Amino acid sequence: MRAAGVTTEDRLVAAAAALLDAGGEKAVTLRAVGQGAGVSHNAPYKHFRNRDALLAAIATADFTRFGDAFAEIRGSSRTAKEKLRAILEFTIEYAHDHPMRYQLLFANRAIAAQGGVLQEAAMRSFEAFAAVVEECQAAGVLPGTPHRTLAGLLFASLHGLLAFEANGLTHPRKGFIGVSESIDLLVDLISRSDDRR
Amino acid sequence: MRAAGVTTEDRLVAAAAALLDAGGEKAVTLRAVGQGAGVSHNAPYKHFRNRDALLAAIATADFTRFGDAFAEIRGSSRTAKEKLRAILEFTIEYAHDHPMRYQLLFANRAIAAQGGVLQEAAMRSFEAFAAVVEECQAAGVLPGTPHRTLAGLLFASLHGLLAFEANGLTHPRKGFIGVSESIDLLVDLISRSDDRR
DNA sequence: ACCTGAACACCGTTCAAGT
DNA sequence: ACCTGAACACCGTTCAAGT
Repeated sequence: MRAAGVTTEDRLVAAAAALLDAGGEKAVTLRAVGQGAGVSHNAPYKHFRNRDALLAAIATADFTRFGDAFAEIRGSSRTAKEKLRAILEFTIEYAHDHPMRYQLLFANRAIAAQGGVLQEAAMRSFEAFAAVVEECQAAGVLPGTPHRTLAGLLFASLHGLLAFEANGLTHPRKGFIGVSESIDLLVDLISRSDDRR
Repeated sequence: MRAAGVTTEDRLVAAAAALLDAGGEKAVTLRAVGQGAGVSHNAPYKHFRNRDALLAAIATADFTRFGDAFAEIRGSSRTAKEKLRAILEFTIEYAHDHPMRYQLLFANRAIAAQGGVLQEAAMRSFEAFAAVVEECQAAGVLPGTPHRTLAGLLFASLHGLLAFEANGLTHPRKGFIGVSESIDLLVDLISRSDDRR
């Protein structure tokens, strides 16, 4: 027994996350995870159904962090538009600081398919974001499209920019001005469409 | 020797593409590719540096198809706005018909990093799309942002929608209305921002 | 020039045991 | 309840040969 309350399961997830950050998904081998957590290479099977379930545990933990951060921003005393920017910027920073983890959360078929707790955590983040979008609409900053649809569209656009950037599809010759500037431009173009009502 | 002009290299790429469509990237093992092409499991090494180079060959071929299709749409007698829709719709159809291949082209780090001919093919597609965006601006259908920047933003948004859909992040509870409808909505919201000048 | 078979160093996963 | 070591069926890649 090491630090109080730190279970073997916690150490397995932590070791897997460290390997993921350092070397991408393929670096997360059960043998390396076991070694990182100080157990044998198949001890993980006593805590997770398989490798995908272990990866999903990382994703679930991080989606929860997203949900917390988004909820805090939503409840802050900023203006609606500032909240929108804060959430988008938080996501961009996370993607830049932990590119492999971002990819695991938002660009991984097998992980999203794990369902359950993970879906709940992801939905909670989305709801906080959608609520901020609704605030923006009430403030006349965003047009009156159904707020969930608009929120999904904005977040998908942000993801597309981050994905293209990460995959090297944003050649300077393509007029790419950076993710943050691009999403600002998009919000700006959309904002003007309603003449602020 | 089989059909005239069909080289071993062609058969290797075709076999790899078939495996990719059928079972995703991990199904493309060099052993299965070799068997599919009627050669040994390491004959591919005489034609491609490694597995990633083989996958990149599929991507290059498909990017060329994209470039051809986009160029043909650009040169057609449609209106600017119809051309824009046709290109977006072509991409959506391709992504729906060949999800694994779409992922290989637009959501794969290792492949994009192969550079060279692939980058050229991708750039050619982009240029055709950007030219159509420019036509839309001249027609007052899209706002006067630098056309490459706007084209990149639109295509990235489309990719984000397709990626979220493929990864199951578009729960109905999130107000998702479909990729085609979502990108139409986005174009519509952006179009109105300039009051058609 | 193009291909093959054997071999190496890895994988995820399963299983029979151990405490 | 939790963990281990051996084993199985795979991988990508390399190498020494063969035609």
